[in-house]
Amino acid sequence: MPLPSSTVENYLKTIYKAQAAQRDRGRLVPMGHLAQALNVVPGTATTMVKALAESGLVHYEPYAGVRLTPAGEKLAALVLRRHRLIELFLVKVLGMSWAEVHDEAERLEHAASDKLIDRIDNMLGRPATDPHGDPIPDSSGSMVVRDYQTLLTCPLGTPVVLTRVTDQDAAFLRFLEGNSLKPGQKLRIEARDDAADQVVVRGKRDAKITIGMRAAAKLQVAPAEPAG
Amino acid sequence: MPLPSSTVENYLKTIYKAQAAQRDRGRLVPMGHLAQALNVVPGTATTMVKALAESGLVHYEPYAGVRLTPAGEKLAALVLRRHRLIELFLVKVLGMSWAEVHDEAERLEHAASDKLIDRIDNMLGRPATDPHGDPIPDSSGSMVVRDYQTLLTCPLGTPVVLTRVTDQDAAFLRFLEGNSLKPGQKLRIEARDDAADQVVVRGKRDAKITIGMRAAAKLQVAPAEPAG
DNA sequence: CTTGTTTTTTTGACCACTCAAAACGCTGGC
DNA sequence: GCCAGCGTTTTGAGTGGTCAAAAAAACAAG
Repeated sequence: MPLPSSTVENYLKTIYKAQAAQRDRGRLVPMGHLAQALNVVPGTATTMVKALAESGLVHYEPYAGVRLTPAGEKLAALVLRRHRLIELFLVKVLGMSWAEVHDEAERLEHAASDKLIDRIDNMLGRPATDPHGDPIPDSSGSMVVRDYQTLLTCPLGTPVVLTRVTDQDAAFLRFLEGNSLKPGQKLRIEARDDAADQVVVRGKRDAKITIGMRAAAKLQVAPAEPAG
Repeated sequence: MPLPSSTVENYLKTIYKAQAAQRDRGRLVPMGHLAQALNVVPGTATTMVKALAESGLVHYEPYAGVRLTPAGEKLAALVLRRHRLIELFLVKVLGMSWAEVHDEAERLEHAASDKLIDRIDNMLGRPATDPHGDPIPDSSGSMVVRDYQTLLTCPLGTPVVLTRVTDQDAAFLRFLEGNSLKPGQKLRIEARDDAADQVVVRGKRDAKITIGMRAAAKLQVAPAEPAG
């Protein structure tokens, strides 16, 4: 049981996220999808996945796709844990912008020891979510998954709070930051217009913000708790 | 100009340290020495060094040895900079023991971006030395090298201050820590005995500490400044 | 069904890094 | 001045990860 290379960690992480992204957990992730997400050619993904299956980290069905085994799932969750704790640490302790921490964490997650990660976790007070609102698995690899509404599905008019942003693209995050759209921000949906492909929300100090539906789908919200 | 792999960085760093360790800077480092320090077989070092010479990072003389070019030296210094800033950061900010930060930094130094390193540098107040007293190169790769005495060469009786520990072995560092022998600590050499292979020093609260000469050579000191 | 398109797998090759072991070059002792 | 011994280089091979392109399987439509 040699420790997994960062390549292996990246495959597991990517499969994990792909599985989570499709509503039906437990469904197989197609090879093409995986290859594209990892920026490799499909044949490479096939080869690698067969090796992962060999070591019992994934379940692989030729021509159908791949799914994590419990062992693979745990490993993937721990990679995600490292990634998200590092992101939060970079923002909270080193004052980096949430738009730039993703790439940094992407590299550090493979180099940080469990000991370091635990110290970071402790220093941050065992946080539940990272700067983008993504849940942070605990050291045993389990995490609470919550189902949120998005700006596309939540009711109009009622106050909600932004809880999670499901896209790490730096430019997108900078746009959000420029409009004070960060997790924790209270919002109210003013209008949705399918034809115009836009959602109008009232954000900080009642500022009016208009965003496209594609972007709106990436913003998850929860019903706002009454202040107190 | 692709960025150097961590293997390349490790070769450069090791050559750099080997060159610094031999009094005659500019002398060639023998292949055997390099191979041993890197924990590879000599043939591997030869192959790799030839590739480094190819890219202009080292000067290589067959059967004689290897030396860094200015370009290689700068790169090596920047690796060292990352390593040492990370070490100091782990100690100062995350409260890790100086005995355990070396291995952690050994991995993180290849993953941290310049931006991150600069933030760390800034947060620590542009420090001159790391927790072991090793000088930290600035972002242009230059650093002030100071020649210190060691516990073997410094005068008896006069007060000195421990400035640098030239061995990163965790067990050794734990021993030093247990005896309050950390950079900054005031000391006085009480006796040296070649036959018995021991040096007796008075440390914190005049505690008597006896160490072997091999170990004593790894402790560098400067004349103690008058308090104030 | 059969055909054409898409997706996946296979094959052969390559790069970076490594080792084991054989071949080589240098140097010190006589 | 020669040779033994040591350090160094070469050679051949292996591993992990990758691509390009050919072959195969699955799928959609008529």
